[in-house]
Amino acid sequence: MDSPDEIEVVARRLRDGGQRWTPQRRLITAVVFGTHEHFSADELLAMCRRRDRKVSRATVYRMLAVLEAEGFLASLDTGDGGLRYEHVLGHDHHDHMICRTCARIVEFADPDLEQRKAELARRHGFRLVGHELKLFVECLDETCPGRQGRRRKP
Amino acid sequence: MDSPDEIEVVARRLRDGGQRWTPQRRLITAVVFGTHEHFSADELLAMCRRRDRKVSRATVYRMLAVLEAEGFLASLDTGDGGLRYEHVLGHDHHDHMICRTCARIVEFADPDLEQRKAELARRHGFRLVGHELKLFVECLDETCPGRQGRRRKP
DNA sequence: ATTGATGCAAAAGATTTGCAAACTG
DNA sequence: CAGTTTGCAAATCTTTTGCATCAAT
Repeated sequence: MDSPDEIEVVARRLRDGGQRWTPQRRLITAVVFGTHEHFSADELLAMCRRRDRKVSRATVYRMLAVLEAEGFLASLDTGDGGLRYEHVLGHDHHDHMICRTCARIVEFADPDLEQRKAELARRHGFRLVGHELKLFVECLDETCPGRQGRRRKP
Repeated sequence: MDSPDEIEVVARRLRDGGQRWTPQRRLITAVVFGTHEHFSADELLAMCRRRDRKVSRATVYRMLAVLEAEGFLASLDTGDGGLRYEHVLGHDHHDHMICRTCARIVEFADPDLEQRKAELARRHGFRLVGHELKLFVECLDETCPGRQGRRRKP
């Protein structure tokens, strides 16, 4: 299941922008839209290599930049030294709660908050072009699942 | 003018915590509290070296970690690859608007926003231990000063 | 005296880049 | 075919670390 729709949308956008559509780009795009996780560049590379042993790390980084520039991908700094990504197509804007106990990332959306953000920027005479809210939290022990994908500075 | 007050507060806290108070630590602390800018590790090193040619980069990084751990310093990822710091003593919590045109960082505070953040975390069954809101904006040309301290990925 | 802090240089981690070869449109 | 993209390895950048030495308590 490669979410053909999204892949095609990306393919067309890149081609329309004069860029080329290669097997690697298709693979990376498929993997990006095939996961619902917040992945790191390295994890993305690993996932891609599971399907094609010889995808280059550089190609993944380059495609990551392209996808982000085209607005298909959003990056999230988890505050513990890790930079993770999530695909954007078809998702409404949302913010994140990041658990400092188990590194779990929970998404949430709050219209009031969004409205207030826009208003604040406006009030300061700026044009809002992006925003990012992170709530660092600690979950209660019962709720907290056995750590998944830990990442701390080495 | 070395803001003696803040320096002493830091000195005492570190000593009380069993750490030592050295000339380097005093210098770094003085510089940190002597600026109102959002500085990078490298800029801090440069500012320190202006006063003492031979402060080590490692010492600056180590002190940065200490100050942050003690809550005297907050770090801010500007989203363009740069990590910057600001001292915290005597400042109320605030968020940031980061201009994508000139890299200027504007601080702002909004009680409603703060309240809502806390409430959202609570509603999700989490204990809020930290939060960070960044609004990426573009300022109008007249307002936008000639770029100051640009920083883009090399 | 002890034990933590410093400085240096080397190490590490993550991302970027130069370049020749391969491939897309 | 012309111009992009890829893969590889080497280069960068930022931050961390090992260790001998120095100095604060």
